[in-house]
Amino acid sequence: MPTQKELAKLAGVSSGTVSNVISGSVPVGERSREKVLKAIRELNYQPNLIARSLRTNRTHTVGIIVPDITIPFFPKVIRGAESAARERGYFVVVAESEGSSEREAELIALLRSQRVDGILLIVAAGAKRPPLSSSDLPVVYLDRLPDGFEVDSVCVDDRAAAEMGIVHLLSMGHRRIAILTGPLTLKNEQERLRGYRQAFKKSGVPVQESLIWSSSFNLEEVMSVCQKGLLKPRNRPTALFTTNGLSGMGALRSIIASGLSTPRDIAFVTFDELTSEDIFRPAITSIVQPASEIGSRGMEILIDRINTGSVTGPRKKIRLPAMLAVRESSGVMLQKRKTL
Amino acid sequence: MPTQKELAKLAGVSSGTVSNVISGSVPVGERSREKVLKAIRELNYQPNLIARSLRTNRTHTVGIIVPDITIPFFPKVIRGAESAARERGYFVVVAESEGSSEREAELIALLRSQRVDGILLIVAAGAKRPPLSSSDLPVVYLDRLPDGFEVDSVCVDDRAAAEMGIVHLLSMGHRRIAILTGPLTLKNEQERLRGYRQAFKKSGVPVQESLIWSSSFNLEEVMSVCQKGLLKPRNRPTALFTTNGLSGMGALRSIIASGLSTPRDIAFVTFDELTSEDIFRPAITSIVQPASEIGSRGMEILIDRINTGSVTGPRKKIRLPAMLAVRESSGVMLQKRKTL
DNA sequence: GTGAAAGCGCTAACAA
DNA sequence: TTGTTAGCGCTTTCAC
Repeated sequence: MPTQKELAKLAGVSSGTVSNVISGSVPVGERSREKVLKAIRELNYQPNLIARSLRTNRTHTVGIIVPDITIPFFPKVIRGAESAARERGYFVVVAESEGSSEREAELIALLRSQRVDGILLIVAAGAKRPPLSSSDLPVVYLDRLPDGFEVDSVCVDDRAAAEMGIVHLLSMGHRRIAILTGPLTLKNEQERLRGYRQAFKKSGVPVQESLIWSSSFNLEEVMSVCQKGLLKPRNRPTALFTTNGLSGMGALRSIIASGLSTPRDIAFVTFDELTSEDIFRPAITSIVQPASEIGSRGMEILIDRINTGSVTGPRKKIRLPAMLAVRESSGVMLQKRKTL
Repeated sequence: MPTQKELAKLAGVSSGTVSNVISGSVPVGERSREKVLKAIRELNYQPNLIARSLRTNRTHTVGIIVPDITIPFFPKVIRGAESAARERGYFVVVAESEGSSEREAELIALLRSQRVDGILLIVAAGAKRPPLSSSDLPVVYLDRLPDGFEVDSVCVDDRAAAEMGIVHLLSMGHRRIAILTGPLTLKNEQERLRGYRQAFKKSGVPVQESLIWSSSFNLEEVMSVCQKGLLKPRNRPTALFTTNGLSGMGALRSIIASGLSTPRDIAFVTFDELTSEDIFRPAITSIVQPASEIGSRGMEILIDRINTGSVTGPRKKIRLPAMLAVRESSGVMLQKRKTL
């Protein structure tokens, strides 16, 4: 692969001039510039970003760590982040923590070794403390926030979003509404549970503590917790709300495995969309997060931090509104669906 | 961030010795090694991969370019590639071409600038010639092959796989089986169509050319082609086979939009799974590709090329078998499904 | 076994 | 406006 030195020789100028032409930061005479551009074309020169990064101590690359790339929510976040990055001349490298904090730590170390300029992080699980602090390397937390620490973050207003889902079920006449959460070590899971309580409180319906179930991000565990709750027909809730896509998936499987169907035997609403397609039945009523926007806003904040080099100062906390997509599983056909 | 020079100073040795300790390629005395390791711990040293790459001219990174990260097939391929890479000490950077050849070319240029050691490529669309040749930078084509060029590649046996799907429909008694393909500039689309013909030929049923439809990878266009074919009840096929996930999605939407349902009004089988979940109805009978294995085998071949530096020599062409997952949309319940 | 030093390709400061 | 040069952090000879 050709280097600037070779370009310089071919063009008959110094390598400094070549660099100036390429960077455009220093004006270069018309004749020299022409010769350099010609040489670039002739040799099919591609700048060596490795060398540039070593020199400038900037890679124009940010890492994004997500727990699981096969869950529909995360690719959408990545998309949003990627396009915001591209607009600003940054590259994105995607890494998957597989829901493991150890792997997450490895990935962070790796990204640091690769000298990324910053990291967008969706934490693997409920770490006690943030796995990374901005005083170290700029980081913006997405979706899942470390509890009780001041960090830059973008997520939905979890409490309001969950409340909206529960209010919907209450308005459909349900009273025995169970909630199945993920690990309550995660702040957003806590918030979503809080939204549940808040909805009940506002409507004056008493909460039944026995209908509050929580589990992990492990599908088997989720299913077992859920099955147990659905077991006895007499105590069975008439509606079920799950606080994340994985729990929703587990719950839906459990419902089907129990021989029940939705919305006939039990109404069902979940946080996040279980599939990105809307042509499958049962169509799931869900709380839809602005996934792409979470990614793009996060990236904007991150690149801002990188460019201004402001590692201190007040943290940005962005709370975006979620949307309730009423479909079939919660029990009504409000109107003929347009999409089909 | 600490450098080897700083480690050297702290440990009281030369920076060459530090490097030898870290790389392990040159034996180092017990005492020096201890001091260096201690310094590494004390300063929380992270090697600068940028500098190392500049020096060694190797990044231990490979790029993978996929058309669309939100289509379930591709994340699975990425997963397989990633884990094979990790086992061999390589990193993966994921890039998305969005189905555009121009974007693909940009991404290739970018990855070259980043000096990746090789590329796994799922081409955006039917390019006339391979966008990248291994004499340039090691590349392995996955899933979609450039027609008529000798390249390293991994994909399923498209013809046999499609044939399997059609044989299934024929065995269900269907004779008017339509096929909807993607762009026939892609070799694997051609092959899948060939499998269709082959199945008919072997079974002695004549092919009706009017039931061979083809379109692009644009969902709207797919739907319009499909709608047209489904329009008149008299000529309507009794079964529809689509050769890729996107066409399958478009077809299913069209079927529903036409007020038809599957398998009642029309049997339906598609290449690729339309959703990774099996709890939605209608459950789609589909040709399932070993996505993860496509990724991992491709990565093995690629890293092999990189390590041996063999840019010439015979190309590896891996053909993996696909699997027919009989579910509901093709018309029978062969047995009670275990998964639910 | 260890240290000194060259140089990977680039940028940026300085000199001319 | 252009050329010269130091040096980013690392690996890798080459002496010692």
